[in-house]
Amino acid sequence: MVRKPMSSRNGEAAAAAGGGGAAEEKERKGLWSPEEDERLYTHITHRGVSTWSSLIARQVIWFLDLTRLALHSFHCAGLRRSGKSCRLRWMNYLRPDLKKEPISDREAETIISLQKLLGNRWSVIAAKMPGRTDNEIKNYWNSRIRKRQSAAAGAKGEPAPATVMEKEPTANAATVAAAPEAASPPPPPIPARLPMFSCQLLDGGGSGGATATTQSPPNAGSSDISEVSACGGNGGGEDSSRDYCFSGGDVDGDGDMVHLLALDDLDLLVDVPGLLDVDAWDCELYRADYSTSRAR
DNA sequence: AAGAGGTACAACCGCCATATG
DNA sequence: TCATATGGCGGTTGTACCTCT
Repeated sequence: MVRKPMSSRNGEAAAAAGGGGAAEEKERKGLWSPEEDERLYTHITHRGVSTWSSLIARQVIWFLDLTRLALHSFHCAGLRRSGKSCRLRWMNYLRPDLKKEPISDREAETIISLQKLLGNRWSVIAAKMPGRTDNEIKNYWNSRIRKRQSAAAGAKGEPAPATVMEKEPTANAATVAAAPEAASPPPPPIPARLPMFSCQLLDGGGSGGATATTQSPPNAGSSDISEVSACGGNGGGEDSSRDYCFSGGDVDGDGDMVHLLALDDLDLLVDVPGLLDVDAWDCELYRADYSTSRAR
């Protein structure tokens, strides 16, 4: 599904152009190389520490939008990319909460019905489909659904059926068809590099370590705040292997540590009393191997 | 085996809305 | 209030990969 970044002609040319000389200051375009992804990730990692903390200190809720961190000083990261490009790369590819598996039959039906209801408001549709980007949905619609519907309409004079995925090759689709609800699809492949937060309550935090937990499964229909339970103490998050978006609590015995996987779920912190006591937390971004949920 | 055409997807473009100074 | 910068969105394009002949 996700085509690996490659050294396209465009990319190589751009890289060569950016390699030195007068072209050094030119903005790069084209596909992102793994090195650029790495730099963007590293930049977010390092800049995220101070920026995030300082924003928290100002009690600005918007700190939750990590995208802004990426945009702050991309030039300093050696990325001769526009802010827009960085944002797009982050939003459509690097964001850790993105689903990596192909769009399922069920999701396709959702797209069809929502498109019928909302029109081409892809961002609104994407907002109702956790883990999917507007770009992804838009591409999916344009490349598959619309063509099939128009073809079917042309052939039969009627709209194409909702099940338009006969070509979908994956076991995922088969699984969903066989047991739509009971199916427990394998965890989606998680990219090796995950920008994750680690927030540690300093000095025990005084309150014994408030945590917030949520157990949003990969295919949950919503990431609404209503699905979230916030609690005090160190009790939450023991089922970290199932925590798709958020693993809270002292899951690894390293103190009052909270691990966040999905940026959206940073919003949860707002609802936890005392959690935004900025002086109580030491936050950092770190790499993570999600298979263990605790890589450093 | 090789070339042509099709498909899927990443990324760019241009416009508009909002924020900031 | 105005000018500029930034962010968000939908439309479109470019191209790597796949399939067919």
